[in-house]
Order: sequence, then C-alpha cells, then structure tokens
Amino acid sequence: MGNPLNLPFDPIERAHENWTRRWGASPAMAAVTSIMRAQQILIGQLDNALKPYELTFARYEALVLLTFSATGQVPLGKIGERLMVHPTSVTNTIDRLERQGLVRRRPNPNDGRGTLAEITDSGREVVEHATRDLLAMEFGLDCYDDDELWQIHTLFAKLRVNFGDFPGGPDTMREPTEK
Amino acid sequence: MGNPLNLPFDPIERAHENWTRRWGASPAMAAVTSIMRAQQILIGQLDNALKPYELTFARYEALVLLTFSATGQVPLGKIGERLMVHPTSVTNTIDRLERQGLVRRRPNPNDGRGTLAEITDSGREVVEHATRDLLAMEFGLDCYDDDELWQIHTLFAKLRVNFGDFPGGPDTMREPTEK
DNA sequence: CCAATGTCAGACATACTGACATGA
DNA sequence: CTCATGTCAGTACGTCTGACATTG
Repeated sequence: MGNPLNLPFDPIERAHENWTRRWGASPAMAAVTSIMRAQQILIGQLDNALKPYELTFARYEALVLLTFSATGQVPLGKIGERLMVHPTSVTNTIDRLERQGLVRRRPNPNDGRGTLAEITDSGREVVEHATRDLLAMEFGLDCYDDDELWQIHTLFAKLRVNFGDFPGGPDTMREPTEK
Repeated sequence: MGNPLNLPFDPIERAHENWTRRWGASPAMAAVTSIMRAQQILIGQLDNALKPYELTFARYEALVLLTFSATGQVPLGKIGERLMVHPTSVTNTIDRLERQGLVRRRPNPNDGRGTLAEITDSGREVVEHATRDLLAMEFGLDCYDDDELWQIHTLFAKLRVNFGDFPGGPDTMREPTEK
C-alpha cells in the first residue's frame, strides 16, 4: 500500500487507543507502528522515483557504494556488509544490475575465492541522474527541516548501537567530544 | 540481515561522509538510511519473538485488530484499511491465519459481497501470550524512554499527514489544543 | 583440516497488476 | 448500469536456510 490512505482519522492513533484500553498504554507499540508505516511510505516514494531508471532503492544503494570506491570495484562481501544485506541478496542485486549493464563481475585478483562488482560507465551515468532526482525530492522527507532530520538520525543511531551494529562511543558517533 | 553487524564503525555514518564528499551534505539521505535499518532491525526482533507462535508481525497485528472488535469479527476490507495493507495481502494474511486455526471466515450478513474474519478461541489465546512477550521486550525499543518513544511517534505522524494518510489537525492529532 | 567467499535451489513474506464473479 | 468486495494468477523483490565448490 504505497498510496495515501486518506482516512478521516489516524489509524495508528486509533489502534493505540484500543490497545491502551486492553493492555495498558504502550508508547513502544505506537512508536513501532509509526516506524513501520514511515518505512512503507518512504520505500514507496523512493522506488517510485527510481522507476524511470529501472532501479529499486536497494539497487541504487549498491550502485552508489560502487561509485564511492576509487576503482569502482568492491568485493561482494563488502557490499553486503556496508549495505547491511544478506549475502544471497547481494548476489541477487548484482545479478540484476549486471543484466542491466550497470555493473560487471570480475574475479578478485587478491583473493581467488572472491568476486568484485565493478560499475560500468552506463552505471555511473544512471547514478548521477537518479541521485539528482532523489535529492530533488529530498528522499521523501521534504516535510522535515534539517534539525528534525538530524534528530531522526541520532535517535536511530542509538537503536543501532543498542542492537550491536557498531560500538557507539565518541569515535564512531557524531556528537563531538573534546577532540 | 536481522543480525547485528558488529562493525568497528557506523556504516551509515561512513556512507554519509562519502556522500557529502560527492554530492554535498544530505541529512535526508542519512535519515532515510537510518529509518530503513531501524525498520529492518525491528521487524527482525519482532518476527523472532513471534516465531514460537508461528506468527509474523503482520499476522499478529491482524489478530490484535480482531480482538478490538466487540464481536471479534471484522470485514476484510476494513482490516486492510486499518493495517494499511493491500487487499490481496489481506486475503493472504487471513488465508494463513485460517489455516492455523486462529481465524475463521464468515459471510458478512450485512453485505452479500463481503467476508468477515472472526477470531477463534485459539486465536485469542495466542494473542494474549504473544502480546505478553512483545510487551516484555518493549517491541524491540527497550533502549528508549517514554519521552523518546513519544518523540518518534510525533515525528512520523508529521510524515504520515504530509503523505496524505489522514488530515492531521487538532482533531486527529494528539497535541491538545484549547479544547 | 578449518574457515571464508560466493552461488544455487527452495521456501516464505509482502506488494502489486489485471482479471474475474458476485452482489449493492 | 456502475461500483464495491474479495479472490486468483502471475510477477517482482527481498530474506533466509542449507548445500556446495573453490580457495586461503
């Protein structure tokens, strides 16, 4: 349901009221539901904006990652790590990008087991255009000012640290310490 | 990838640095990526907690909605509306719940075209247990205090209003006005 | 021998499209 | 007649598991 609901009321608020009546207030429940819907809205907006390029947001992210590398080549394993996706998903994503001619597979010269994904000229071109489009729509977050966007980022960094994505602390977090 | 990444650095922060170097700072890009990862983490935690009951979070939500109804019956269309999912997804969800014996389909006596989903006794039992488990883990958001949870809810209500889910304004939003 | 890399097959969840039967 | 409700078939995408060949 990547379409606006157009309801006369807030379905999440409504659910939370019923919930409270039954099991007691749970701000966590309300928050989780909000996050789920937000993600659903955003992925819909992004995939829609990328449709002209026959990209999904996942494939777009992979392409962008490749342009960040000096050589335009990245081992598949590292792609999965950086994009936080499963190895088999990487295989799948690169398969599609390769079929579209945006990426090429190459044997990794430094590791006979490994494979590199290399972005093609066509891939670089597509990334530039797609990025312009996404920036123009502010990634679907145009209703927020920079302060709020930063708030979101900070808020969820906490969740990711708590989950174990990365250690947190002054070295990996943005909050400037004395340094 | 519903597992902790265990990286020595924050991959999102890293991506944002590269991004900034290439296209200029985009807090929206950082925020979107954070939201995506947060959702991925949460859905993993929730589905994991619900595994003993052979439920996904989506199916759990449907069950909860049914318990909110006085009669335990809700038309399929209304389920889709409240849970913000596609009609065909509702059919699918109810199919599975029915196969599990947690829900029964009944013809809608008030509308010959329609179908009601009715929760079974077994379904009610499962919801109670599952809910206890989810509350115990605070829906995966145990790293936040009530203030932060409320902040999340408010922040994303803005996005949902902006997208067109519901009108917003004092009647549908929590922010108390003079009334 | 053990560990890591990537692929493949298969299962599952969700979303969406288009077509359809039924009934309001 | 038109519109709404729900189902079905088919497609796409992403996740995950388990098995596997290859190489470090």
